Amino acid sequence: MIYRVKRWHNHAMTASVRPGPRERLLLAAQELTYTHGVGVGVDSLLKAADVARRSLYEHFGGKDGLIAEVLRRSTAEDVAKYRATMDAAGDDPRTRLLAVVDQLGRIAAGPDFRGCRYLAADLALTDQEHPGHEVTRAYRHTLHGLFTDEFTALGHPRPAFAADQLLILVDGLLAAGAARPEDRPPAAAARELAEHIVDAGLPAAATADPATAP
Amino acid sequence: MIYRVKRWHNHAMTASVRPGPRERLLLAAQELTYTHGVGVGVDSLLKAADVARRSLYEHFGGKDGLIAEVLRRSTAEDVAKYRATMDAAGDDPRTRLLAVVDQLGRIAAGPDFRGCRYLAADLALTDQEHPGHEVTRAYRHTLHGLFTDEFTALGHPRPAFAADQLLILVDGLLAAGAARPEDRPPAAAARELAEHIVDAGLPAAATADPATAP
DNA sequence: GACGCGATAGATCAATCGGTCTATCTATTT
DNA sequence: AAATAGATAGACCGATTGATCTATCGCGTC
Repeated sequence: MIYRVKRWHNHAMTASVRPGPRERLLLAAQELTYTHGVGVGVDSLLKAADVARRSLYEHFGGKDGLIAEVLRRSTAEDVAKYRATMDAAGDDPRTRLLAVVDQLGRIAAGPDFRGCRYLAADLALTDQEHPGHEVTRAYRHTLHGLFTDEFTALGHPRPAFAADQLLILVDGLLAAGAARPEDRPPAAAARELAEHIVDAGLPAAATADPATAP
Repeated sequence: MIYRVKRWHNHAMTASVRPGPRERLLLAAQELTYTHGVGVGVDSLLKAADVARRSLYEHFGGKDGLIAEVLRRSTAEDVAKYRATMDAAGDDPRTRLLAVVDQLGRIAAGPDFRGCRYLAADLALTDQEHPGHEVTRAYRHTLHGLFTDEFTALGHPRPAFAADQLLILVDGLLAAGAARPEDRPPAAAARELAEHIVDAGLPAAATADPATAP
């Protein structure tokens, strides 16, 4: 894959107007691939970004490269949001983890929530060799590490295992949000499940489960 | 040429002859929409089913109608599988529910597992007016009812709520399976989570959680 | 001012999209 | 045997797919 690195700092001084074509393309693709899926046409992307056709192939080598780059950027942004949510919740790992679940429940209940972008990409890109799959795997790995750190700080006997459970919970919550059961908001159910996952690792917990206790 | 009996208005009784075009189309579409997503081309479907182009529009009115019908049929089949799994597990609701999770964990770990067909359809069909969405909602509703019945038989204080949790768990498990974390099989994590969901409703449980107790 | 690079517009490409059409063939029904 | 309904093959439709091309334009740097 050949993609050229552009000197943005040159344009950065005059960037008060509007970003370059590469940036515009990324922004438009980030939105359109979420609302319309990764199957959006190149023409739609170019029109939405107001960018010449050639720029796409100059910067990303093709549609697949653009999609992969969109996923990469989204990964960085979303991981930062996870961190921000946890940091805003304080220092207690338990509070930090539950804050993530609550926040996701809020997002998934939003009117314009369209499901998890990474899972949607994995399911839509039926070609397993698509470069996007590697990005989504890295995303999940990062998220898993994020959770594992908190469980470790919590003193959880099996932090990686608990992170697995929390990841399943998150995926299920986002899936339920995407399915939009208009009468049954999944946030409450997910919240209680998350509490159990977290509390199962508390050493001094009064609700210790003998099956999972060390 | 292969001869065929014309009795196919009550199909599914004679298996030795090859099914009619409608049935062939459904079978081919069921497989292709799963492996290649609902975005498969009509030509691929027709070629795989060895069916004339016109038959598609005669029987289903178009691609959307075919997809919706495929989802309907899959729903019926999958719900039957859920029931069969539970019935094979005996009469104890606890055992029956855990058997479902175990079975799904096995399926999700299979080499040709490509994720939940219904969630994939919901995410891929970005047009919210697509007839497929109604089918997937009905599927989830049926599944939820299936779970609720078991939780009710279990004496769970909040059977619908527990069914919500189990549905989230199932979706998360299938999502994790679709993401294929090559080193971290999600079945074990899901299993323990399922045990908690189920046991939280056991009246005589020794591990009763005061936060969730009535 | 000349140069060069990045971006632009847009023609063009073969391929495919979903869908409609005519014509023919086959099998059953009357 | 004639009539009829179902299925087939395949041409055909306009639109769109992702991608490559030429040509021009804008702008900053020599």
